[in-house]
Order: sequence, then structure tokens, then C-alpha cells
Amino acid sequence: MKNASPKPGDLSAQIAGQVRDAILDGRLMVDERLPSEAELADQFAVARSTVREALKRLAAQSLIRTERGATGGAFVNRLSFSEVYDAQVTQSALLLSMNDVAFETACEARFAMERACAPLAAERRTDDHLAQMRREADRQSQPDLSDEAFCASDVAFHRALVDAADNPVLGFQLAGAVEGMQPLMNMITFTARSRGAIVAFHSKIADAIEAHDADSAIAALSELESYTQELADTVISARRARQK
Amino acid sequence: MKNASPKPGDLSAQIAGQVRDAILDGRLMVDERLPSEAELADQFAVARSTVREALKRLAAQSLIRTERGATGGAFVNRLSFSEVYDAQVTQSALLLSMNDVAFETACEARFAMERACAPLAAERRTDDHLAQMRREADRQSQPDLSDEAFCASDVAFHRALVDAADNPVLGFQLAGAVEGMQPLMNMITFTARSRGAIVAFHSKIADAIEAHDADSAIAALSELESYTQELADTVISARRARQK
DNA sequence: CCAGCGTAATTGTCAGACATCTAAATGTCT
DNA sequence: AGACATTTAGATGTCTGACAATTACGCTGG
Repeated sequence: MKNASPKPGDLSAQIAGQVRDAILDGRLMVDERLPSEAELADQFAVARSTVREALKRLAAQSLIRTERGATGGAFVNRLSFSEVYDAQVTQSALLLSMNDVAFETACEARFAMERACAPLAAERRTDDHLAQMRREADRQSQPDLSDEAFCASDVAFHRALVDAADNPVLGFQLAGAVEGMQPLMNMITFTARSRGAIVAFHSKIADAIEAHDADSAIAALSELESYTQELADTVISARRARQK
Repeated sequence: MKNASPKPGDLSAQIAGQVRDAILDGRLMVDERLPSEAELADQFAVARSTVREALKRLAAQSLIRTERGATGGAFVNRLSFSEVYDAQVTQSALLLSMNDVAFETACEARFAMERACAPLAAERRTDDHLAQMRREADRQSQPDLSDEAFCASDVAFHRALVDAADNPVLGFQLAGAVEGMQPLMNMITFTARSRGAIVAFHSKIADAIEAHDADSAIAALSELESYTQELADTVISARRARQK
């Protein structure tokens, strides 16, 4: 709306914004080469260093890539799902850690979204997805697994579930909710007993997905959510008591 | 894993990476001030301009903010939901536009996630949320609304629904799915008849939310999804026929 | 025909200077 | 002493000019 004159002092930010808008509007197409830094400096009537700072900003957002050499320059980058996926995970993890989000809130969001893809996963799952889920559940049964490894396997299990829904858009949106929560989950120490319960839920989920039974999968996910919440409550209140 | 020596040629990228890791690890706390650019240049044994490019990269990711003046400098930024929300929206929009994602896929993801927050919204909605939904539905009934304005109001309606779930984590995860899809939705021209149908669905959803009836809300959302898909199919096949 | 070499274009880095901004210290008047 | 104006120091923002590193391309000579 007000693209014409957003003058917040910083030239490099303004220039970055203008180029970003050009990419967003489609005035710059994927893989198109931007003018050289010197040309951009002329066009915007600024020094090359200022242009460079603007380009670095865009590069940090994966909007452009730069290549060196005679035919080099800055090119509009095709955003890939995997790139955005990673960015999503780190951003969510940071967001959660910096805003003291209640475990309950994050957990609720995560399972709400995961239940959202359960019907699709139940319908479309391949044998590969199922095998992956079984494999992770098996690994989680091994008693000599560290808490971190257990959590990593937990994430892998749920990621397999999400992948089974076979919708890349859904998949990358869920990245933050599932993988970004791992640091929070890592704060919970799992007893042998709680691990057993979790593996049982995972088996239940895998069974439901195998049977193409969406309702059972959703039910099992809800049970797992309740159990996770209970577990977190126990750990947190124990920690609080110990501090007092 | 391999943080020790990731030497991909670019000094500014390396430095940005080191500082980013420091923030992620918690070695740099929120609102902590980084050394001045000159000091950082000394520490890393590079020129100030190189340090600046690194800092601009981090600033583009909202990891730091810079303030001018005597007590200024670069400070670790507390990631806010609203910042990440905006980034999420533009990133999703770009991702969708650059990877020729099928409308069907995006639509499916969006409604799957929206249904996920319907139960929470039905339980927790306030009168404010409800009023907002009604207001947007009303606006959508006005025949002199442009297609863009209609779509914007549509987004606002669904955002009110998401907000009613009262879970910020869920809210920002859904940002990409709902608002990021707006460009795709804008490609559909709405006839008076289709607008009427959509408004009817919206009213149905608002009624269900008002009655705290999660199941009806989910059902209405599913109907709206089907209708949207039909509409898109019609528009797309008409466009294809016209081109041929 | 082809292998090697130089050349030009472009990004990456450096060094130093000046401009601008801002809080804090300092000075001045009542 | 307190309120207000002024200076000052430290920091970021910008500019200029130079050189290094890298890469495609064309030329030249065998």
C-alpha cells in the first residue's frame, strides 16, 4: 500500500525492501540476474557498500544467491521447501525459547496440527512411511537410548506421520510445531515407565494409520497429548518443589 | 554438529553464523549488547565493512536490532510473534508462488489446519472474536466490494477464527497457511453467486462458534473447503479452455 | 582442432574518512 | 539547587577508492 516512500532512515533497508517487493510482485523472476552491484549503486545513487548490505539482507532470507566471476552476480533464488523448512524450525525454536511460552500452549498447538494431518496420513500412507514409524518406535524401545536420542526419534516418528499426509505445504507448516518443540521436550527427563507408555501410544498410532483408520489415529494422538501434558506437569512441579 | 570450521568462502557469512550460533546456544542473551562493530572487526581480524555485512544478515532474520547513538549498538532481539508472523506470511506466499503448488494442495493444507483450531475456537471464543467474524461476513455481503477487498475480508474472517483459539503458537503457524494463500485466492474471480455461497458458509461457521459447537464448525469448514475447490476447478478449467 | 593463456567482468575484502545520531556529561542562567 | 542549553564522546550509517579472488570467454599458437 505505502511502498512509495517508507523512509525509515536506513538506506540499505529501503533498497532491500524495494528489491524484495520487486521479487514479490513478480517484476523479478526466478533465476533472473539482478544488475551488478555497481549498476545498482548507480541506479539508487548510493555507494556500492550500501547496495552490498542490502543484498546481504536478501541473501540471509534466501531471496537471492550470489555467484562470483565474470558471469556472476545476484540471482533471484527459487525458495525450496527444504530451505524454508529449516528456517521454520530454527525460528520456531527461538520464538518458543525467547517468549517463555507455556509448555501447555506449545503442546496443544502441536497436537492440534498433528491431528489435522492424521486423516490425510491415514488415507495416503505408503508402506515406507509405515515402516519408518515402526522403526522409530522400535528404536524408542531400546533402554540404552539417551534422552536426547529418544526425543530425536520421537520427532522422526511424528515427522514420518506428517510426511505420510503427502502434502508439502502442510509438512513445512508443521515443521515449526513439531521440530521446533524439540528443545522444550528435551527438558523433560523420561523414565523407563513413561517411555514405555509413549511407545505404546506410538504403536497405537501406527496401527491406526496402517488400518487407514483416521478416527483411531486422532484418538491415539489425543491420548498421547494428554499423557505428554501430565508428564510435563509432573516434571515441572517436581522441579519447582526442588527449587523451593 | 560441524560448527567448528564451516568455511564456505564468505567471511561475512561465517561471522554471521558464529554469532547466530552464540544466540542459539544462549551464549548471548536477549537484549544483550554485542561488541561494537570496530571491536568485532578486531576480534575477527576483518574489516568493519565485513562485520557490518554479517550484522545485516542477522538483522534481516530479526535476530538482532541495531540502535544508533552513543549507547547504541547491536542487541540480541527478542523474537516477537508479530515479527515472525509477518515473515511467515511473505515466506509462505513466495514458496507457493515459486513452486507452482497446486491450488488443491494449498487449499487442503489450509483447511486441515483451520479445522484443527476450530474446537479450541469454539471453546474459547470471546464476544470480540465473534463480532469481528460477523463484521467481516457483513462486509462480504456488500456487492460493490472489489475482488481484492473481498479476499482481504475473507482472510480477516479466518484470522479472527484462528485468534479465537487463543493459542499464539497455533496462530503464527497458521499465518502462512491462511494469509500466505491470499495471492492464490486472488486469482479467482468471484461471481455474485459464489460470494453469496461463501458468506453463507461464513455465517454457518460463526453460528457454530457462537454456539460453542466444534463439530458443526468443522463440518462447515469442510463444506467451505469443498466449495472452494469446486470454484477453483471451474475457474481454472475455464481459463484453460480460453487459452486453448 | 584444441590446449593454454590472458583479459574483462563481477563479487569479496580492506582501509580510511566523514556524516549523523543519541545519551550523557558539562556548562549556564535563574 | 534546579532547570535548561550546549558540548562531547561513542556508536552506527554512508561514501570513496583500492586491491584480491574468481570465473567465463575469446584469442593465439601449436
